Amino acid sequence: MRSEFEKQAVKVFKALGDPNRYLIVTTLVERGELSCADFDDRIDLSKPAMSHHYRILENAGIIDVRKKGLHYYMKANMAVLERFVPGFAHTHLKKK
Amino acid sequence: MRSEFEKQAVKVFKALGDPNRYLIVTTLVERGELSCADFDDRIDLSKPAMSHHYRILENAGIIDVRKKGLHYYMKANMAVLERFVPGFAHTHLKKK
DNA sequence: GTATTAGTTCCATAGTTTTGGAAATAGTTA
DNA sequence: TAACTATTTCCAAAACTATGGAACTAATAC
Repeated sequence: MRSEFEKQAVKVFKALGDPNRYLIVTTLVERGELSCADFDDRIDLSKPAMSHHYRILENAGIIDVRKKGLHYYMKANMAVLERFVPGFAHTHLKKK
Repeated sequence: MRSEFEKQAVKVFKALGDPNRYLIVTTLVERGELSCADFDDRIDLSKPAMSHHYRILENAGIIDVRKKGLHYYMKANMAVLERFVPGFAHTHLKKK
């Protein structure tokens, strides 16, 4: 009980269990790599709040963040996502 | 955005994103129908706390609760679980 | 170097979640 | 009916989470 797998599984579920984060992740899966600014017109939250959500997702291993110049680029980590929620992309994207 | 599917998906993820509830669900998937008392020696929480967690899981549609005599019996709702987390049983059970 | 831009960190606050004790409810048994 | 059992509901407290304003940091451009 309480293996590393289980601990991360709970983290992943908790990370996805917030409407804003769920939207961030599905958007990234759908559109590939995006910068913070790309979310400005998609999610109406302050920068600090967005930053907080990115960190939770990164911490759960669901997204990878890299900095290039002034921008931070986020992309979904499909390997992690699929390890804990197999078929995530197929199941949770708009196209249904 | 914010379809019924998405709303329930977030609810399901939130419900699974708590260590006690994750344990309740994996235990139910593994062992079938159980009563509250069957969790006494598996999860060290008060009855009110357990009751609260059952309700959240039931509310997310992940478990079904029925009363028979003095006991409440819980079982995992595999259809819902598999709809939002395909392969849950295969991915999240101890046998790995 | 100064200004600008993109995003973070720090801090405080409002809201939500988890939890247990006590009281209530409902079904069983005597 | 009274006593007993299993679990819930009610309530309050502690812990955690989400959020935004202000101040900060890093990269670029002039």
